Amino acid sequence: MDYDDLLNENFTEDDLKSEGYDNFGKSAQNARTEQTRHNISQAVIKRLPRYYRYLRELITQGRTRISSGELAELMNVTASQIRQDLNCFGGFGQQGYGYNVNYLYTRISEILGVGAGINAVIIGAGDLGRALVHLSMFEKRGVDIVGMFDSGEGMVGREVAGVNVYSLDYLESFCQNNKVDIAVLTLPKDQVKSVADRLVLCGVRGLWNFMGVELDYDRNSVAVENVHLGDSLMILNYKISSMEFDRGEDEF
Amino acid sequence: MDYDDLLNENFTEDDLKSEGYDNFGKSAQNARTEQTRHNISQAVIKRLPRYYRYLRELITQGRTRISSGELAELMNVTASQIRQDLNCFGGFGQQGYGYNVNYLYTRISEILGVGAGINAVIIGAGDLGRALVHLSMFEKRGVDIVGMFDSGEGMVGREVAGVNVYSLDYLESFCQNNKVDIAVLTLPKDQVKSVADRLVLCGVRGLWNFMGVELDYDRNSVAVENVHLGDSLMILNYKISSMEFDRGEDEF
DNA sequence: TAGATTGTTAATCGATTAACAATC
DNA sequence: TAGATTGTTAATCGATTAACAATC
Repeated sequence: MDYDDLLNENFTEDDLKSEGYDNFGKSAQNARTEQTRHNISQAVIKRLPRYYRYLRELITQGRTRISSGELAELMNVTASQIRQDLNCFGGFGQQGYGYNVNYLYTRISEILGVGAGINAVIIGAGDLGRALVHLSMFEKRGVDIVGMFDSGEGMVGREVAGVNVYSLDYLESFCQNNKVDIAVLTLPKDQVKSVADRLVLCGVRGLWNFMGVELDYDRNSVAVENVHLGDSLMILNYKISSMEFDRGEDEF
Repeated sequence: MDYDDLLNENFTEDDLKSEGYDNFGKSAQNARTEQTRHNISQAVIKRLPRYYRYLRELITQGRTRISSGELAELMNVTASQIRQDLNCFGGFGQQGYGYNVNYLYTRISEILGVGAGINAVIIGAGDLGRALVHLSMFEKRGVDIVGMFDSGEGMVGREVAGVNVYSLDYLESFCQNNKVDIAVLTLPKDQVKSVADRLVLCGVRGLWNFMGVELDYDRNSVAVENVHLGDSLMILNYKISSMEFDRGEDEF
């Protein structure tokens, strides 16, 4: 069993009982069900993937338990914040013990939908689309790429990292014959909105938008996550020029 | 003069005087200099690129003036927030008139370091690195890509979108002979930290990190901007699964 | 049991929004 | 001047941190 097997294994409460701790997530006071999910703030949600990463790392290091205090130090946040965040989803720890790393990792994986059998298509087989298919990101997060679509002649019919590239004309019929949950939008800016509309009509529930185009659909029927690379680059620029200000612009 | 020329043109206060408005940014009460930049909250900074994008769009549409109220409606935020945000950097508007679009765009461009002559290198000539060079993002934001570096045999010596790919061994000597402000990190995870250290020693002041590795340098000497694609994908997953909860999981 | 550490409430801090006087 | 709209202060809201009782 290699690391990836280890990490993909889901630990259950039974695994923990064998360690002599059988009360994880069972505090009488915090029997909060996931029905209350919609109350959870964006600030908390944005932090979850980082917890996920750190827990994954702890598992590869063989750690089995950790306190909010230790994790806080590791992650450079307050222990209070960690306990508050985790408690939004229910009591994952145990007084006097801390958190079981495997159990916590499994719970957070569930919350983040890892292993939920999500299927994705990539729209646009340009450089960015092809780069994304090659990254191990999707498989690591349990997302299956079931197809790529492109409008140009060049790529259609070819295969990228084991994924077939289809013509965009074929989009609707593909979606009828395959479960498609997510579409990754990497096609030219001016085509994004119309293709997004088509995808939504096809029943796609999540749009991962790389093109900096503002999309708005009803939040309760289509989830949109924007990756604004240009914005990120500008913020880096800003930070650099601020540093110069703080140093009294001694470089000029 | 095409759109890009128009957008790259910097408008000065003189341009505005010719329109009969000569008091932009000169309110007696808000003679805040940029020396106070370090006080500006992250929340405000993260919103600046979005203002930049909307203003750019307004210019291409030929708009010359806009009120905080109109811009607020367009951007789906409060007018109050817009006025607060802009006032962090000084008074950019005029009572009774609103904001001059070109003037505001120019000021925000300056704040974000567009046209500051920033040079960048891309470390890693894999799919992601090559995809990034091809995006027009850098040139649009006035960042010049002066070279790419790779450790493998395959790419070294070749050229991608007009940019030479050098061997990583050549990094230090390249940095001695060229002004390098930013390094884009797209190389394998396990090499990121050591190469980042080398870059910092070379005097690079900004790291644009795509590999999800946590880097920490003194905030006042090295700026780091992380693009966590995996985190973004997981948040999309989360949103989708939350929607199902809210709908009472009627899909299952 | 005593020590440790959570879950959770209360206090603080910061960010957003509302309101309005200043002024173009 | 009167109307419009900013810049800015004050009020509200939400998120973070501190504190501690519950409990393993």
